[in-house]
Amino acid sequence: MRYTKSFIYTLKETPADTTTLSHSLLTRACYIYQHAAGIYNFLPLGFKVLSKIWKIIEEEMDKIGAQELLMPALHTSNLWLKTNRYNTMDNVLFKFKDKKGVDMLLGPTHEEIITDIVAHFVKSYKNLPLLLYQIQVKFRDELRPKGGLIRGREFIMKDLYSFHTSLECLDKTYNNVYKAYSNIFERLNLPFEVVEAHSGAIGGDVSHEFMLITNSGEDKFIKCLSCGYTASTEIAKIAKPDFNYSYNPLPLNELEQKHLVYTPNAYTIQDLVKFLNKNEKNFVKSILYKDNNNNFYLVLVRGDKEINEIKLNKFLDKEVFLAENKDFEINNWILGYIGPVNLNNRSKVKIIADYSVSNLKDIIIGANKKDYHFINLNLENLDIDDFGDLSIATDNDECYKCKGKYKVYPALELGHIFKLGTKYSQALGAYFMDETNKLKPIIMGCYGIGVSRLVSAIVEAYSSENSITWTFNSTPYKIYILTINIDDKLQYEKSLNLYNTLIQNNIETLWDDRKESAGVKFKDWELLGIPFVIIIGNKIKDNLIELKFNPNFHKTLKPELFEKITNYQNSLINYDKTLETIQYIINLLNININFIKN
RNA sequence: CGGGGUGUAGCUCAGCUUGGUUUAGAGCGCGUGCCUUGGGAGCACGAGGUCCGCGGUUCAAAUCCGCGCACCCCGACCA
Repeated sequence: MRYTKSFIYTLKETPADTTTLSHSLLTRACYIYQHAAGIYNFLPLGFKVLSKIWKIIEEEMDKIGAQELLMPALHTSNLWLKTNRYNTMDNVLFKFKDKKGVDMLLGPTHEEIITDIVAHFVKSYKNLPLLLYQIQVKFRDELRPKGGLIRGREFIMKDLYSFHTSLECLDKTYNNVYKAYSNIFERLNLPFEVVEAHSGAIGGDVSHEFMLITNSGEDKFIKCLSCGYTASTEIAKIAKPDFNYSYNPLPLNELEQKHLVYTPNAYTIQDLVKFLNKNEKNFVKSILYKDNNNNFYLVLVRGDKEINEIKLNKFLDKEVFLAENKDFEINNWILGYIGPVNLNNRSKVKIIADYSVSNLKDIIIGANKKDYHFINLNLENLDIDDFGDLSIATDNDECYKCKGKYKVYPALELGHIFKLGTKYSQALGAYFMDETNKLKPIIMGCYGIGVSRLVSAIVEAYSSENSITWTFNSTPYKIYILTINIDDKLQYEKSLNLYNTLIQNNIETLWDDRKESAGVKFKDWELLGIPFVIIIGNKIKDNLIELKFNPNFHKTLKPELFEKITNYQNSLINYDKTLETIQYIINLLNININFIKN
């Protein structure tokens, strides 16, 4: 492509509404253009990158025997009512009525649709296992879209669904998909960690997330620095510490004389830390939950930690919610000062403590009296019914497998795989006949990749303030020809000739044939993120051209691979050997990608 | 859905506090000409506006007031 014919309009300044690196760079370099909050146009450059990722995913899906199809984005509510997700996913569904008044929605994911298809056609164990996938636009009315392509209301997802007669067969496919995903991210040179994850609204028991470590993401995971165990902080288990507990209440007069302190206007832990001049870790937070049957649970957690409600629900084996103000009023509990010592209506509350409380001394805790706290208490002075792993894992928590230390990483979710079981097949009637003529529900798995999000992920992984850095298999063009002075006849002719040669050899090339000053062209080359530039300037008189690498390109390659081509960085090359040199480099870097002609 | 912020040229922004010398501005970008060509050059001329929308106050509103809309950020939520 010639720059003068291309749809590329770069910006010098960071757009006002962008804060994440990828959002800013993709906008400045003319890859995307915002239509509305969380809705983007993929401009020609952006679509090229998207297509490359798309194609790699298709190739890896095909390798594990998955068949591609295309489902509708426009759904009627009937299947969604059968799984009840018409209600449970209500907060993200785009719902509306058609002209006849039928309830419709835009598909946020396709478990319902695919299960319906399979239920219709597949009747026998002989047709299983089966892997079907699509790459398609999804719609989710996110409460808060953010970060450009990172969280959109319309986005492109690859969704794969698998169907099995047995759990063993599901496990096998799950592992195959795991490997395929690893291949996809490796081919894109995207570094990733696979972490155990929570399955959320999709459902199922086992799931893993593929994570890119970056501050621009929305998730966090922990990694054990000793054994390497990784998990989303939503589910990461923490080791049970060694501790002894037996309740030994202090006499009321001793409590009031030695331990009760006046703490006016101190509503948060931060206020108290200041007021009492103590460490956050001396505090115990007491949070009141209740279930649907009005049973109350007071949950204790160390001041610097947060309660993990997913763990709490699992621990109690029921769903609980934060208690309301009226619950406090009715039972004479004091909001902000509730605690496990001298609690009114004690018999109505089960008190459970997170492990983080188990070895505390000098405890500061709500005194069940407005504006008062108890200080200098020991664990044995607290009235606790049970202990459990109830907090969100943080730095230095102990690994539940090996007691090593956890470290927390900020991350962006690239893909997520689930073992679904029979949730959808039962709800939608997807049954098969087995060898013994018994009707059984089909066992399912589902597997997603945020395809449009990957575009942002690659930018986040390697780019710097004024330069995108595409990886070799994601870049829209491999080579940028930069002609210093397009009015110079020799420079022009040599550039044109080289451009034609590269194109004829199926090497994707962008030729900057603009009548701009050299500085403008260098800046745009770096901003666009193309890995290599061939500079044709005055030295062409001596039949020499110059080859340069994108400033961060070395980061996208394993050191040993980069070592092989590093000699060419900033090097002068005989013009007549340009094609040969480029082909040599490309062959080293190329991982079975078919080049597309311009 | 709670909290905060922004809305003026294609982009980044000034002007608003204290209404009227602003027939609405700057830089960048865009067009034309000259000049220049190894890291965002220079000169000249030019095009480009619903000052987010509606309503109000006033002799007079980009500016003050009210309502609404859009977008961004933090939180909550989320495959």
